[in-house]
Amino acid sequence: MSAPIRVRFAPSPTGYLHIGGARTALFNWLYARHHGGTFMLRIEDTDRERSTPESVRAILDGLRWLGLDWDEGPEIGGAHGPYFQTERIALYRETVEGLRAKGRAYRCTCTREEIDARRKLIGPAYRYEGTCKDDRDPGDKPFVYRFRLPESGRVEFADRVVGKIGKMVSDLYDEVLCRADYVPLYNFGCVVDDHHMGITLVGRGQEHINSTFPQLLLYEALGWQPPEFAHFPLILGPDREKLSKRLHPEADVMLHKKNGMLPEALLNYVVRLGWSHGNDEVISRAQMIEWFDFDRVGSTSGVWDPTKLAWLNQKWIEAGDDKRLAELSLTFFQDRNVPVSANDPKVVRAMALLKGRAKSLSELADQGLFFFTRGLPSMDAAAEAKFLTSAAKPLLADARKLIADHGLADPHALEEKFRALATERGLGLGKVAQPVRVAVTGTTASPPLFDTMALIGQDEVLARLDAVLARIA
RNA sequence: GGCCCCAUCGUCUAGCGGUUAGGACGGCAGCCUCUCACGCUGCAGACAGGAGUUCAAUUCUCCUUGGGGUCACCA
Repeated sequence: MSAPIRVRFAPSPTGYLHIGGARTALFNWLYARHHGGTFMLRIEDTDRERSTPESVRAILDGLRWLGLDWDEGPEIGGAHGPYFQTERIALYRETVEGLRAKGRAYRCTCTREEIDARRKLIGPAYRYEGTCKDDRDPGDKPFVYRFRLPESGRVEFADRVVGKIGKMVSDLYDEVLCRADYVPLYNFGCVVDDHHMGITLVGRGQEHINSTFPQLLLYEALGWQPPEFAHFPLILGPDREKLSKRLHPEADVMLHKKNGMLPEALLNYVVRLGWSHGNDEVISRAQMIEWFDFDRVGSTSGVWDPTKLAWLNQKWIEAGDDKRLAELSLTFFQDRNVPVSANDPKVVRAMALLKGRAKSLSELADQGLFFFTRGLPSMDAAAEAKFLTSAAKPLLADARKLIADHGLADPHALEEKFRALATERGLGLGKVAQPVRVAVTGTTASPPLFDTMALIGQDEVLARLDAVLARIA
Protein backbone atom coordinates (compact mmCIF):
# COMPACT_ATOMS: atom_id res chain seq x y z
CA MET A 1 0.00 0.00 0.00
CA SER A 2 3.05 2.22 0.08
CA ALA A 3 3.52 2.25 -3.69
CA PRO A 4 2.50 5.56 -5.26
CA ILE A 5 -0.96 5.45 -6.75
CA ARG A 6 -1.11 5.38 -10.51
CA VAL A 7 -4.42 5.23 -12.35
CA ARG A 8 -5.43 5.74 -15.93
CA PHE A 9 -8.27 6.49 -18.27
CA ALA A 10 -7.94 4.46 -21.46
CA PRO A 11 -10.56 5.42 -24.05
CA SER A 12 -10.72 4.07 -27.55
CA PRO A 13 -10.89 6.88 -30.08
CA THR A 14 -13.97 5.73 -31.92
CA GLY A 15 -16.18 8.75 -31.31
CA TYR A 16 -16.76 11.62 -28.94
CA LEU A 17 -16.20 11.49 -25.19
CA HIS A 18 -19.35 10.07 -23.70
CA ILE A 19 -20.80 10.52 -20.25
CA GLY A 20 -19.89 7.08 -19.02
CA GLY A 21 -16.31 7.60 -20.10
CA ALA A 22 -16.27 11.05 -18.56
CA ARG A 23 -17.36 9.67 -15.23
CA THR A 24 -14.82 6.87 -15.39
CA ALA A 25 -12.19 9.51 -16.07
CA LEU A 26 -13.54 11.67 -13.24
CA PHE A 27 -13.52 8.88 -10.66
CA ASN A 28 -9.97 7.92 -11.60
CA TRP A 29 -8.88 11.55 -11.65
CA LEU A 30 -10.45 12.22 -8.25
CA TYR A 31 -8.85 9.12 -6.79
CA ALA A 32 -5.44 10.23 -8.06
CA ARG A 33 -5.89 13.82 -6.94
CA HIS A 34 -7.21 12.82 -3.54
CA HIS A 35 -4.28 10.55 -2.83
CA GLY A 36 -1.64 12.62 -4.56
CA GLY A 37 -1.21 9.94 -7.21
CA THR A 38 -0.74 10.05 -10.94
CA PHE A 39 -3.57 10.17 -13.46
CA MET A 40 -2.58 9.05 -16.92
CA LEU A 41 -4.26 8.90 -20.25
CA ARG A 42 -3.75 6.09 -22.72
CA ILE A 43 -5.34 5.88 -26.12
CA GLU A 44 -6.47 2.39 -27.09
CA ASP A 45 -6.43 2.85 -30.82
CA THR A 46 -6.00 -0.76 -31.85
CA ASP A 47 -9.29 -0.99 -33.71
CA ARG A 48 -7.86 0.10 -37.01
CA GLU A 49 -11.24 0.35 -38.69
CA ARG A 50 -12.89 2.63 -36.19
CA SER A 51 -10.12 4.66 -34.57
CA THR A 52 -9.66 8.19 -35.88
CA PRO A 53 -7.47 11.16 -35.02
CA GLU A 54 -10.62 13.28 -34.89
CA SER A 55 -11.91 11.10 -32.10
CA VAL A 56 -8.67 11.49 -30.20
CA ARG A 57 -9.02 15.23 -30.45
CA ALA A 58 -12.68 15.10 -29.45
CA ILE A 59 -11.89 13.07 -26.36
CA LEU A 60 -9.00 15.30 -25.32
CA ASP A 61 -11.16 18.37 -25.86
CA GLY A 62 -13.92 16.86 -23.78
CA LEU A 63 -11.58 16.08 -20.91
CA ARG A 64 -10.09 19.54 -21.09
CA TRP A 65 -13.51 21.15 -21.07
CA LEU A 66 -14.29 19.24 -17.91
CA GLY A 67 -10.97 20.23 -16.42
CA LEU A 68 -9.73 16.67 -16.05
CA ASP A 69 -6.03 17.16 -16.62
CA TRP A 70 -3.68 14.23 -17.05
CA ASP A 71 -0.18 13.92 -15.65
CA GLU A 72 1.06 11.61 -18.38
CA GLY A 73 -0.32 10.94 -21.80
CA PRO A 74 -0.89 12.35 -25.27
CA GLU A 75 0.50 15.81 -25.96
CA ILE A 76 2.45 15.96 -22.71
CA GLY A 77 4.30 12.66 -22.74
CA GLY A 78 5.75 11.04 -19.66
CA ALA A 79 8.12 8.35 -18.56
CA HIS A 80 5.84 5.47 -19.51
CA GLY A 81 5.04 6.33 -23.10
CA PRO A 82 4.25 6.05 -25.82
CA TYR A 83 0.62 6.55 -24.83
CA PHE A 84 -0.95 5.31 -28.01
CA GLN A 85 -1.21 1.54 -28.18
CA THR A 86 -0.42 1.40 -31.88
CA GLU A 87 3.02 2.77 -31.00
CA ARG A 88 3.70 -0.05 -28.54
CA ILE A 89 3.55 -3.01 -30.91
CA ALA A 90 7.09 -4.22 -30.12
CA LEU A 91 6.06 -4.71 -26.52
CA TYR A 92 3.04 -6.82 -27.43
CA ARG A 93 5.12 -8.87 -29.80
CA GLU A 94 7.76 -9.59 -27.19
CA THR A 95 5.07 -10.45 -24.65
CA VAL A 96 3.03 -12.75 -26.85
CA GLU A 97 6.12 -14.57 -28.08
CA GLY A 98 7.20 -15.04 -24.48
CA LEU A 99 3.81 -16.50 -23.73
CA ARG A 100 4.09 -18.79 -26.73
CA ALA A 101 7.50 -19.98 -25.60
CA LYS A 102 5.90 -20.93 -22.29
CA GLY A 103 3.11 -22.71 -24.11
CA ARG A 104 0.52 -20.19 -22.92
CA ALA A 105 -0.23 -18.77 -26.35
CA TYR A 106 -0.73 -20.40 -29.72
CA ARG A 107 -1.34 -19.46 -33.30
CA CYS A 108 -4.85 -20.06 -34.54
CA THR A 109 -5.69 -20.29 -38.21
CA CYS A 110 -9.43 -20.59 -37.83
CA THR A 111 -11.02 -17.95 -40.00
CA ARG A 112 -13.72 -15.61 -38.87
CA GLU A 113 -16.03 -17.31 -41.30
CA GLU A 114 -15.39 -20.72 -39.77
CA ILE A 115 -15.91 -19.44 -36.28
CA ASP A 116 -19.02 -17.51 -37.20
CA ALA A 117 -20.45 -20.63 -38.81
CA ARG A 118 -19.85 -22.67 -35.67
CA ARG A 119 -21.28 -19.95 -33.49
CA LYS A 120 -24.34 -19.79 -35.66
CA LEU A 121 -24.75 -23.54 -35.37
CA ILE A 122 -24.37 -23.71 -31.61
CA GLY A 123 -25.95 -20.41 -30.65
CA PRO A 124 -25.03 -17.83 -28.00
CA ALA A 125 -23.52 -20.55 -25.78
CA TYR A 126 -20.69 -21.07 -28.29
CA ARG A 127 -17.12 -20.79 -27.00
CA TYR A 128 -14.03 -21.19 -29.15
CA GLU A 129 -13.17 -24.85 -28.68
CA GLY A 130 -9.37 -24.67 -29.00
CA THR A 131 -9.16 -26.24 -32.43
CA CYS A 132 -5.66 -24.91 -33.03
CA LYS A 133 -4.23 -25.38 -29.58
CA ASP A 134 -1.34 -27.56 -30.81
CA ASP A 135 0.21 -24.38 -32.26
CA ARG A 136 0.97 -25.77 -35.72
CA ASP A 137 3.01 -23.71 -38.16
CA PRO A 138 0.37 -21.66 -39.96
CA GLY A 139 2.33 -21.75 -43.20
CA ASP A 140 0.96 -18.96 -45.35
CA LYS A 141 -2.46 -19.09 -43.77
CA PRO A 142 -3.56 -16.01 -41.91
CA PHE A 143 -3.64 -16.46 -38.16
CA VAL A 144 -4.06 -14.83 -34.77
CA TYR A 145 -2.52 -15.48 -31.38
CA ARG A 146 -4.74 -17.03 -28.76
CA PHE A 147 -4.29 -17.39 -25.03
CA ARG A 148 -4.21 -20.91 -23.61
CA LEU A 149 -6.43 -21.08 -20.53
CA PRO A 150 -5.50 -23.21 -17.53
CA GLU A 151 -7.15 -26.66 -17.51
CA SER A 152 -9.47 -25.72 -14.67
CA GLY A 153 -9.84 -23.57 -11.63
CA ARG A 154 -11.53 -20.45 -10.50
CA VAL A 155 -10.60 -16.78 -10.78
CA GLU A 156 -11.51 -14.46 -7.96
CA PHE A 157 -10.70 -10.94 -6.97
CA ALA A 158 -11.79 -8.39 -4.40
CA ASP A 159 -13.19 -5.43 -6.27
CA ARG A 160 -12.80 -2.11 -4.50
CA VAL A 161 -16.43 -1.18 -5.05
CA VAL A 162 -18.30 -4.39 -5.81
CA GLY A 163 -16.56 -6.70 -3.37
CA LYS A 164 -15.61 -10.28 -3.98
CA ILE A 165 -16.30 -11.53 -7.50
CA GLY A 166 -15.45 -14.89 -9.00
CA LYS A 167 -15.83 -17.04 -12.06
CA MET A 168 -14.97 -20.60 -13.11
CA VAL A 169 -12.27 -20.98 -15.73
CA SER A 170 -14.60 -23.42 -17.47
CA ASP A 171 -16.86 -20.47 -18.28
CA LEU A 172 -14.03 -18.82 -20.20
CA TYR A 173 -12.43 -19.64 -23.55
CA ASP A 174 -9.10 -19.24 -25.32
CA GLU A 175 -9.46 -15.73 -26.53
CA VAL A 176 -7.52 -13.85 -29.15
CA LEU A 177 -4.56 -11.95 -27.72
CA CYS A 178 -3.45 -10.17 -30.85
CA ARG A 179 -3.36 -10.46 -34.61
CA ALA A 180 -0.45 -11.85 -36.59
CA ASP A 181 1.00 -8.32 -36.84
CA TYR A 182 0.87 -8.11 -33.03
CA VAL A 183 -1.81 -5.45 -32.89
CA PRO A 184 -3.46 -6.43 -29.62
CA LEU A 185 -7.07 -6.90 -28.66
CA TYR A 186 -8.45 -5.22 -25.58
CA ASN A 187 -7.68 -7.74 -22.85
CA PHE A 188 -4.11 -8.24 -23.97
CA GLY A 189 -3.13 -4.67 -24.69
CA CYS A 190 -4.77 -3.56 -21.49
CA VAL A 191 -2.85 -6.02 -19.31
CA VAL A 192 0.49 -5.44 -21.00
CA ASP A 193 0.21 -1.67 -20.81
CA ASP A 194 -1.24 -1.47 -17.32
CA HIS A 195 1.67 -3.54 -16.14
CA HIS A 196 4.38 -1.64 -17.95
CA MET A 197 2.85 1.70 -17.09
CA GLY A 198 2.88 0.83 -13.43
CA ILE A 199 -0.88 1.09 -12.97
CA THR A 200 -1.79 0.26 -9.37
CA LEU A 201 -5.55 0.36 -9.73
CA VAL A 202 -7.82 -0.12 -12.72
CA GLY A 203 -11.04 1.88 -12.38
CA ARG A 204 -13.59 1.30 -15.10
CA GLY A 205 -17.28 0.65 -15.70
CA GLN A 206 -19.02 -2.53 -14.60
CA GLU A 207 -19.40 -3.61 -18.20
CA HIS A 208 -15.75 -4.64 -17.85
CA ILE A 209 -16.23 -6.97 -14.90
CA ASN A 210 -16.30 -10.00 -17.15
CA SER A 211 -13.11 -9.04 -18.93
CA THR A 212 -11.32 -8.91 -15.59
CA PHE A 213 -11.25 -12.72 -15.32
CA PRO A 214 -9.23 -13.45 -18.45
CA GLN A 215 -7.06 -10.45 -17.63
CA LEU A 216 -6.27 -11.87 -14.22
CA LEU A 217 -5.34 -15.18 -15.83
CA LEU A 218 -3.03 -13.27 -18.14
CA TYR A 219 -1.27 -11.58 -15.24
CA GLU A 220 -0.82 -15.02 -13.74
CA ALA A 221 0.57 -16.53 -16.94
CA LEU A 222 2.94 -13.61 -17.32
CA GLY A 223 4.06 -13.81 -13.74
CA TRP A 224 2.97 -10.22 -13.08
CA GLN A 225 1.38 -8.77 -9.99
CA PRO A 226 -2.13 -7.64 -10.98
CA PRO A 227 -3.37 -4.17 -10.01
CA GLU A 228 -6.40 -3.53 -7.86
CA PHE A 229 -9.74 -3.18 -9.60
CA ALA A 230 -12.69 -0.88 -9.06
CA HIS A 231 -15.75 -1.35 -11.22
CA PHE A 232 -18.11 1.60 -11.23
CA PRO A 233 -21.87 1.28 -11.58
CA LEU A 234 -23.30 1.93 -15.00
CA ILE A 235 -25.19 5.01 -16.05
CA LEU A 236 -28.51 4.07 -17.61
CA GLY A 237 -30.68 5.98 -20.04
CA PRO A 238 -34.35 6.76 -19.38
CA ASP A 239 -35.11 3.37 -20.92
CA ARG A 240 -32.88 1.69 -18.30
CA GLU A 241 -30.41 0.55 -20.90
CA LYS A 242 -26.75 1.37 -20.55
CA LEU A 243 -26.22 4.93 -21.70
CA SER A 244 -24.82 4.63 -25.20
CA LYS A 245 -24.02 6.83 -28.14
CA ARG A 246 -26.30 4.80 -30.32
CA LEU A 247 -29.43 5.05 -28.20
CA HIS A 248 -28.92 8.22 -26.19
CA PRO A 249 -27.91 11.58 -27.61
CA GLU A 250 -27.33 12.91 -24.10
CA ALA A 251 -24.37 10.53 -23.83
CA ASP A 252 -22.31 13.13 -25.69
CA VAL A 253 -20.43 15.29 -23.21
CA MET A 254 -20.01 18.15 -25.64
CA LEU A 255 -23.73 18.21 -26.40
CA HIS A 256 -24.18 19.45 -22.87
CA LYS A 257 -21.69 22.21 -23.50
CA LYS A 258 -23.67 23.18 -26.58
CA ASN A 259 -26.82 23.13 -24.49
CA GLY A 260 -25.36 25.64 -22.07
CA MET A 261 -24.26 23.41 -19.22
CA LEU A 262 -21.34 24.49 -17.07
CA PRO A 263 -18.59 21.88 -16.75
CA GLU A 264 -18.71 22.12 -12.96
CA ALA A 265 -22.42 21.32 -13.06
CA LEU A 266 -21.97 18.30 -15.27
CA LEU A 267 -19.14 17.07 -13.08
CA ASN A 268 -21.23 17.66 -9.98
CA TYR A 269 -24.17 15.75 -11.43
CA VAL A 270 -22.11 12.88 -12.69
CA VAL A 271 -20.09 12.45 -9.50
CA ARG A 272 -23.31 12.04 -7.54
CA LEU A 273 -24.41 9.26 -9.85
CA GLY A 274 -22.84 6.41 -7.94
CA TRP A 275 -21.01 8.34 -5.26
CA SER A 276 -22.22 10.30 -2.30
CA HIS A 277 -20.92 12.23 0.65
CA GLY A 278 -23.63 12.39 3.29
CA ASN A 279 -26.40 14.74 2.25
CA ASP A 280 -24.19 16.98 0.15
CA GLU A 281 -25.58 17.75 -3.30
CA VAL A 282 -23.88 20.86 -4.58
CA ILE A 283 -20.24 19.90 -4.54
CA SER A 284 -17.29 21.87 -5.86
CA ARG A 285 -14.32 20.34 -7.58
CA ALA A 286 -12.15 21.03 -4.54
CA GLN A 287 -14.63 19.31 -2.25
CA MET A 288 -14.83 16.32 -4.58
CA ILE A 289 -11.08 15.92 -4.40
CA GLU A 290 -11.14 16.26 -0.65
CA TRP A 291 -13.98 13.80 -0.12
CA PHE A 292 -13.73 11.26 -2.90
CA ASP A 293 -12.74 7.68 -2.42
CA PHE A 294 -13.99 4.32 -3.63
CA ASP A 295 -15.48 3.35 -0.29
CA ARG A 296 -18.29 5.80 -0.98
CA VAL A 297 -18.96 4.54 -4.49
CA GLY A 298 -22.12 2.45 -4.67
CA SER A 299 -22.69 -0.55 -6.86
CA THR A 300 -26.14 0.04 -8.25
CA SER A 301 -26.66 1.50 -11.70
CA GLY A 302 -28.07 5.00 -11.92
CA VAL A 303 -30.60 6.48 -14.30
CA TRP A 304 -29.68 9.67 -16.12
CA ASP A 305 -31.91 12.48 -14.89
CA PRO A 306 -31.74 15.65 -16.99
CA THR A 307 -33.96 17.48 -14.51
CA LYS A 308 -31.52 17.19 -11.69
CA LEU A 309 -28.66 18.13 -13.97
CA ALA A 310 -30.59 21.27 -14.89
CA TRP A 311 -31.11 22.12 -11.23
CA LEU A 312 -27.42 21.77 -10.51
CA ASN A 313 -26.58 23.81 -13.57
CA GLN A 314 -28.81 26.59 -12.30
CA LYS A 315 -27.07 26.49 -8.94
CA TRP A 316 -23.66 26.69 -10.56
CA ILE A 317 -24.66 29.46 -12.93
CA GLU A 318 -25.97 31.41 -9.98
CA ALA A 319 -22.69 30.90 -8.16
CA GLY A 320 -20.65 31.75 -11.24
CA ASP A 321 -18.40 34.73 -11.67
CA ASP A 322 -20.10 37.40 -13.81
CA LYS A 323 -17.12 37.97 -16.04
CA ARG A 324 -16.63 34.29 -16.72
CA LEU A 325 -20.35 33.81 -17.34
CA ALA A 326 -20.25 36.70 -19.79
CA GLU A 327 -17.46 35.01 -21.70
CA LEU A 328 -19.23 31.67 -21.72
CA SER A 329 -22.53 33.23 -22.77
CA LEU A 330 -21.07 35.02 -25.75
CA THR A 331 -21.59 32.20 -28.18
CA PHE A 332 -25.19 31.78 -27.08
CA PHE A 333 -25.97 35.42 -27.73
CA GLN A 334 -24.19 35.27 -31.04
CA ASP A 335 -26.23 32.22 -32.03
CA ARG A 336 -29.26 34.43 -31.50
CA ASN A 337 -27.86 37.06 -33.82
CA VAL A 338 -27.04 39.45 -31.04
CA PRO A 339 -23.48 40.56 -31.48
CA VAL A 340 -22.06 41.22 -28.04
CA SER A 341 -18.48 41.26 -26.91
CA ALA A 342 -17.13 39.70 -23.76
CA ASN A 343 -15.43 42.81 -22.50
CA ASP A 344 -18.62 44.85 -22.86
CA PRO A 345 -19.38 45.86 -19.25
CA LYS A 346 -23.06 45.71 -20.09
CA VAL A 347 -22.83 41.98 -20.71
CA VAL A 348 -21.10 41.43 -17.40
CA ARG A 349 -23.72 43.50 -15.58
CA ALA A 350 -26.48 41.60 -17.33
CA MET A 351 -25.10 38.35 -15.92
CA ALA A 352 -25.69 39.55 -12.38
CA LEU A 353 -29.34 40.09 -13.23
CA LEU A 354 -29.82 37.00 -15.36
CA LYS A 355 -28.00 34.30 -13.44
CA GLY A 356 -29.91 32.31 -10.91
CA ARG A 357 -33.09 32.32 -12.97
CA ALA A 358 -31.79 30.27 -15.90
CA LYS A 359 -31.18 26.56 -15.98
CA SER A 360 -28.67 26.86 -18.79
CA LEU A 361 -26.61 29.47 -20.58
CA SER A 362 -28.83 29.06 -23.58
CA GLU A 363 -31.90 29.79 -21.47
CA LEU A 364 -30.01 32.71 -19.97
CA ALA A 365 -29.35 34.12 -23.42
CA ASP A 366 -33.01 33.73 -24.37
CA GLN A 367 -34.06 35.55 -21.24
CA GLY A 368 -31.55 38.35 -21.71
CA LEU A 369 -31.91 39.15 -25.40
CA PHE A 370 -33.85 42.35 -24.79
CA PHE A 371 -30.86 43.87 -23.04
CA PHE A 372 -28.94 43.96 -26.28
CA THR A 373 -31.52 44.55 -28.99
CA ARG A 374 -32.66 47.97 -30.13
CA GLY A 375 -36.21 49.17 -30.39
CA LEU A 376 -39.36 47.33 -29.52
CA PRO A 377 -38.46 43.86 -28.28
CA SER A 378 -40.10 40.84 -29.80
CA MET A 379 -43.45 40.67 -28.06
CA ASP A 380 -45.01 37.72 -26.37
CA ALA A 381 -48.48 37.84 -27.89
CA ALA A 382 -50.35 36.76 -24.78
CA ALA A 383 -48.45 39.25 -22.63
CA GLU A 384 -49.13 42.04 -25.06
CA ALA A 385 -52.83 41.23 -25.23
CA LYS A 386 -53.14 41.14 -21.48
CA PHE A 387 -51.08 44.12 -20.41
CA LEU A 388 -50.65 46.53 -23.30
CA THR A 389 -54.31 47.48 -23.43
CA SER A 390 -55.93 50.81 -23.94
CA ALA A 391 -56.88 50.70 -20.26
CA ALA A 392 -53.21 50.53 -19.38
CA LYS A 393 -52.23 53.34 -21.68
CA PRO A 394 -52.56 56.18 -19.16
CA LEU A 395 -50.53 54.19 -16.67
CA LEU A 396 -47.80 53.62 -19.22
CA ALA A 397 -47.82 57.29 -20.08
CA ASP A 398 -47.40 58.22 -16.43
CA ALA A 399 -44.64 55.70 -16.03
CA ARG A 400 -42.88 57.15 -19.02
CA LYS A 401 -43.06 60.59 -17.48
CA LEU A 402 -41.63 59.33 -14.18
CA ILE A 403 -38.71 57.78 -16.00
CA ALA A 404 -38.14 60.86 -18.13
CA ASP A 405 -38.26 63.10 -15.06
CA HIS A 406 -36.19 61.05 -12.64
CA GLY A 407 -33.96 58.90 -14.79
CA LEU A 408 -32.97 55.31 -14.12
CA ALA A 409 -29.75 55.80 -12.25
CA ASP A 410 -31.29 55.08 -8.87
CA PRO A 411 -33.53 52.02 -9.19
CA HIS A 412 -34.71 52.14 -5.58
CA ALA A 413 -35.72 55.77 -5.80
CA LEU A 414 -37.55 55.15 -9.05
CA GLU A 415 -39.31 52.17 -7.56
CA GLU A 416 -40.63 54.45 -4.80
CA LYS A 417 -41.93 56.89 -7.40
CA PHE A 418 -43.72 54.03 -9.16
CA ARG A 419 -45.10 52.81 -5.86
CA ALA A 420 -46.44 56.25 -5.11
CA LEU A 421 -48.01 56.40 -8.53
CA ALA A 422 -49.70 53.07 -7.98
CA THR A 423 -50.89 53.99 -4.50
CA GLU A 424 -52.32 57.24 -5.87
CA ARG A 425 -54.53 55.18 -8.11
CA GLY A 426 -55.42 52.65 -5.45
CA LEU A 427 -53.32 49.97 -7.14
CA GLY A 428 -50.47 47.70 -6.16
CA LEU A 429 -47.06 48.23 -7.67
CA GLY A 430 -47.53 45.18 -9.84
CA LYS A 431 -50.38 46.81 -11.73
CA VAL A 432 -48.01 49.47 -12.95
CA ALA A 433 -44.87 47.39 -13.19
CA GLN A 434 -46.27 44.60 -15.33
CA PRO A 435 -47.36 46.70 -18.32
CA VAL A 436 -44.03 48.52 -18.20
CA ARG A 437 -42.18 45.25 -17.99
CA VAL A 438 -43.99 43.90 -21.02
CA ALA A 439 -43.38 47.10 -22.94
CA VAL A 440 -39.68 47.13 -22.14
CA THR A 441 -38.81 43.42 -22.21
CA GLY A 442 -41.55 41.89 -24.33
CA THR A 443 -42.46 39.36 -21.66
CA THR A 444 -44.09 39.05 -18.27
CA ALA A 445 -41.01 37.50 -16.69
CA SER A 446 -37.75 39.35 -16.27
CA PRO A 447 -35.19 40.32 -13.67
CA PRO A 448 -36.27 43.06 -11.26
CA LEU A 449 -37.79 45.79 -13.40
CA PHE A 450 -35.95 48.84 -12.14
CA ASP A 451 -32.53 47.22 -12.31
CA THR A 452 -33.43 45.89 -15.71
CA MET A 453 -34.40 49.31 -17.05
CA ALA A 454 -31.30 50.87 -15.55
CA LEU A 455 -29.14 48.49 -17.50
CA ILE A 456 -31.05 48.95 -20.74
CA GLY A 457 -30.56 52.69 -20.47
CA GLN A 458 -32.90 55.66 -20.37
CA ASP A 459 -33.02 56.54 -24.04
CA GLU A 460 -33.74 53.01 -25.08
CA VAL A 461 -36.38 52.49 -22.38
CA LEU A 462 -38.17 55.66 -23.37
CA ALA A 463 -38.00 54.70 -27.01
CA ARG A 464 -39.60 51.35 -26.29
CA LEU A 465 -42.33 52.94 -24.18
CA ASP A 466 -43.04 55.47 -26.92
CA ALA A 467 -43.26 52.73 -29.50
CA VAL A 468 -45.70 50.81 -27.34
CA LEU A 469 -47.76 53.90 -26.61
CA ALA A 470 -47.99 54.53 -30.30
CA ARG A 471 -49.20 50.98 -30.92
CA ILE A 472 -52.02 51.12 -28.43
CA ALA A 473 -55.15 52.56 -29.91
C1' G B 1 -29.85 -19.16 -23.10
C1' G B 2 -24.71 -19.61 -20.01
C1' C B 3 -22.00 -16.65 -16.84
C1' C B 4 -21.37 -12.07 -13.87
C1' C B 5 -23.34 -8.00 -11.08
C1' C B 6 -27.27 -5.39 -8.70
C1' A B 7 -32.08 -4.48 -5.67
C1' U B 8 -34.48 1.83 0.03
C1' C B 9 -39.64 7.12 -2.31
C1' G B 10 -40.86 8.28 -9.82
C1' U B 11 -35.17 9.58 -9.91
C1' C B 12 -30.19 10.19 -7.23
C1' U B 13 -29.11 8.55 -2.46
C1' A B 14 -28.24 8.21 3.54
C1' G B 15 -28.57 3.89 6.48
C1' C B 16 -23.19 -0.08 7.94
C1' G B 17 -28.96 -5.20 13.83
C1' G B 18 -32.74 -1.55 17.75
C1' U B 19 -34.30 5.16 13.51
C1' U B 20 -41.25 8.32 13.79
C1' A B 21 -36.36 4.86 7.50
C1' G B 22 -33.06 10.91 6.69
C1' G B 23 -31.69 14.28 2.49
C1' A B 24 -31.88 16.02 -2.66
C1' C B 25 -34.31 16.47 -7.66
C1' G B 26 -39.17 16.33 -9.46
C1' G B 27 -44.65 16.85 -7.95
C1' C B 28 -48.45 19.31 -4.92
C1' A B 29 -49.98 23.35 -1.34
C1' G B 30 -48.67 27.87 0.95
C1' C B 31 -45.46 32.10 2.35
C1' C B 32 -42.34 35.96 0.32
C1' U B 33 -42.97 39.33 -3.85
C1' C B 34 -43.13 44.48 -9.26
C1' U B 35 -43.11 39.36 -12.84
C1' C B 36 -40.17 35.07 -13.19
C1' A B 37 -36.66 32.65 -10.51
C1' C B 38 -34.45 32.14 -5.81
C1' G B 39 -35.51 31.34 -0.77
C1' C B 40 -38.62 29.51 3.23
C1' U B 41 -42.66 26.21 5.25
C1' G B 42 -45.65 22.05 4.75
C1' C B 43 -47.80 17.56 2.14
C1' A B 44 -47.71 12.98 -0.72
C1' G B 45 -43.99 9.31 -1.81
C1' A B 46 -39.60 3.62 -0.62
C1' C B 47 -37.05 -0.88 2.31
C1' A B 48 -39.52 -6.41 -4.45
C1' G B 49 -41.38 -11.32 -2.25
C1' G B 50 -40.42 -15.69 0.78
C1' A B 51 -37.61 -18.55 4.13
C1' G B 52 -33.98 -18.57 7.78
C1' U B 53 -30.02 -16.40 11.76
C1' U B 54 -31.11 -13.25 16.03
C1' C B 55 -34.24 -10.99 21.89
C1' A B 56 -34.45 -7.74 17.44
C1' A B 57 -33.98 -7.31 10.67
C1' U B 58 -33.98 -2.20 5.59
C1' U B 59 -29.27 -3.97 7.53
C1' C B 60 -26.52 -10.92 7.88
C1' U B 61 -27.51 -15.90 4.88
C1' C B 62 -30.28 -18.61 1.20
C1' C B 63 -34.14 -18.97 -2.50
C1' U B 64 -37.59 -16.62 -5.84
C1' U B 65 -38.70 -12.51 -8.73
C1' G B 66 -37.11 -8.28 -11.22
C1' G B 67 -33.35 -5.22 -13.60
C1' G B 68 -28.70 -4.60 -15.88
C1' G B 69 -24.06 -6.30 -17.93
C1' U B 70 -21.34 -9.75 -20.82
C1' C B 71 -20.68 -13.76 -24.07
C1' A B 72 -16.08 -10.55 -31.31
C1' C B 73 -9.79 -10.92 -34.96
C1' C B 74 -14.77 -3.70 -30.53
C1' A B 75 -13.04 -1.55 -26.49
